[in-house]
Amino acid sequence: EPSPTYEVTEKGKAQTAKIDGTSLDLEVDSDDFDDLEDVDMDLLDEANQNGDRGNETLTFSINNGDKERSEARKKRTFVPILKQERIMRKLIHKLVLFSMICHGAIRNRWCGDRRLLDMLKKTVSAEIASLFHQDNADVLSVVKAKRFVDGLRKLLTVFSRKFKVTSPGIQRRDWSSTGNTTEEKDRIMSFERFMKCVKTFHGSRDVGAQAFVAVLRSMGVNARLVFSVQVPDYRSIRPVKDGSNQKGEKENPIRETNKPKSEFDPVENPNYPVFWIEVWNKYSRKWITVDPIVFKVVEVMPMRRKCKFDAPAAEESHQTWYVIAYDERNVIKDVTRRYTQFYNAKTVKKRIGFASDEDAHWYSRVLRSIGKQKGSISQAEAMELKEFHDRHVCEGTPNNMADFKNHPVYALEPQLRQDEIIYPNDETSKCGTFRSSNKSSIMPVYKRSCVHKLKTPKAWHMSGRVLKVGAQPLKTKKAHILLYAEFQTELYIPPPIIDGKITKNAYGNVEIFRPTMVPENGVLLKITRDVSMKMLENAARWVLNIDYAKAIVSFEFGKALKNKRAPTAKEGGILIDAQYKEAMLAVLDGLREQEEQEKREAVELNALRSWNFFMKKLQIVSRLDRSHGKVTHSGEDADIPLEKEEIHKEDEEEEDEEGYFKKSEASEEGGFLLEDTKNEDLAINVSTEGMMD
DNA sequence: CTGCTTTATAAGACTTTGAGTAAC
DNA sequence: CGTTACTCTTTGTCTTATAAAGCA
Repeated sequence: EPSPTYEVTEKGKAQTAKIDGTSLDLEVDSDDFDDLEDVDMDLLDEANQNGDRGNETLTFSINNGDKERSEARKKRTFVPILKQERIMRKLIHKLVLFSMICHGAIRNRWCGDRRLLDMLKKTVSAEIASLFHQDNADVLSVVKAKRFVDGLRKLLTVFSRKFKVTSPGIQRRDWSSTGNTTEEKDRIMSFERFMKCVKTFHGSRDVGAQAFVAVLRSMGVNARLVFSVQVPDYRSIRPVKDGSNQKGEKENPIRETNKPKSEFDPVENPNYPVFWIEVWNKYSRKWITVDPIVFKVVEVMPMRRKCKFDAPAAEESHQTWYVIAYDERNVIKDVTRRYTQFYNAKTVKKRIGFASDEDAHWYSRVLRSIGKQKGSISQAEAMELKEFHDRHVCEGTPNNMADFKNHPVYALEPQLRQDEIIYPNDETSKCGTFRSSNKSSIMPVYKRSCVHKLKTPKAWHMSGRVLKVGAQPLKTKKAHILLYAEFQTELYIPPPIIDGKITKNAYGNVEIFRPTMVPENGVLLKITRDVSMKMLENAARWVLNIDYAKAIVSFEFGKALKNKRAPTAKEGGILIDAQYKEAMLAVLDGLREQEEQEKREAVELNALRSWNFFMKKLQIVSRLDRSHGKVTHSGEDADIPLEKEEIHKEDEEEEDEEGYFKKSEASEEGGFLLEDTKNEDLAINVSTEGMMD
């Protein structure tokens, strides 16, 4: 908003602007004309009549009624963030995710440090420790399992009494606070400091959970450090609120780390743990979740009920989207499934990689690269896989319509995209019914696997597929656009190359949109940074004299201008018979070499010409010296500036000719050079070889 | 209070093989 | 005379995701 050039005082619903007539300097730009419509002429007249300084002061009012309303409307309407900001958010999301997973891995390594574990060994009473390793054969494993859990409970009680929490630890930040670089009062944690914290049983909530892991591991219990990574929502396109931003900064949750409170304030402190522990109960073969800090519980996560570690969607300070478990061997496992009731319906939609395979791959690579590679699947891992599968099945259908959208397992017909269809549309594709809470109507629930994406035959061709014989369109759009599903198509097999003869289309080229579209016996030589289409064609046509075809790899769409400009085919290389591949590569190498050689020679030639030019200048100077005597700089002769000017003039000429010295001109206005020396010395211009040495 | 509908906006998907002119 | 490089145009439509207010 440009600042107004006039003084404005608010007065109820109307604004009164006073403008000093003498110093009036009002620039009206086009936007301001909107405001002119709102000028109340009556008020203006009135103001003029009782103007305090006569004609010099002009007072008028702007009726703000309409403007206010439109601004209110503007405030109501939501303007999403722009593309660049979306990209930035996604990048930050990934960056935080990656660094947090690394952070967890580092802490986990600390929790398994030999020195630390040796030190902690003595801290647990033998009575409790004995419950984790029961080797009496006559006791049922059910009983052992119960005793194991009892041991955990007792340990938790002791530990949570002993451990002093001094700060809340890691907390989630959304977009309104990610930009704040308020200095963290938490000192940078070193391993030495961590050791000290664990030894003296004090630190943040996070350190508390980590210390508990270390205590368990010191007794030889298989314990995992679990980290619920807190990331901002990259799917959010809501702009950062302006008004609440300053307010938000004031009540920034970071502030409280400056002054740790003795007791947790439920408003300012998180109600959900970020770090907790999973313990493998070898007697019941289940992972037991232990939180000694926030919930102070020891339990097996429920199957169908809400999980207490999972915050509601409205909770800004905590979201359960990525739960990472680190075991004693530093193997990383994503265990989010265990802690979210509606993983398929809600959680996956917040995770990176939900809408992009590339990002999904990125995430799995992050997990693989940070964690240690596990060898064969252990019994615990097999049990866990089964557990996750059971949880997946148990989740069932969403309980509201919105959650069916893009649900990985289920689909509702009214939510399908325009180019999607359910096939087969019969009892085999239905797997239940859904009643919207608002409507009485009941609609069938379909399996997502029965939802097929449709394309036109041309679009399928672009993906390297052709319609099977006799395929009937599953849908017709706009009367003439026939749409087919992938299962109605098959891979396009181009005609093979026989005897080096390449089958071309009506445009004299071949379409190779996919690698599968390269014909048998064919090789696609692609255009690269230093191999141009011209070089490829030269090599095939003039050097090897073989049959080839330009390959169209995609289309470029400059905006179609009313039948005038259609999409243009993009040439990506040439197609040749595979038998000539080696020969072509060799020729291309040669051509590239030759091109580079030519480039080098051009540079050389240019350099030599510059040298020639420079030499000639020297000759001129020396001739002038010879015929007019040496000019000394100390003498401050009037000749000096003159001579300088002369040289400058020639410099300019050189620039005009783009670095190439114009021989004819130089000799024409030469004047300074004597005929004989000119011919002698200019000879080097031609003999380049001698010069290079 | 919850969840659906309506109404905003930005952006993506979709499309699927030039012509005329100046310079070399 | 044949070949090559460059510049036109500037926004088409339809669909989707997301958010927030309104409403039942």
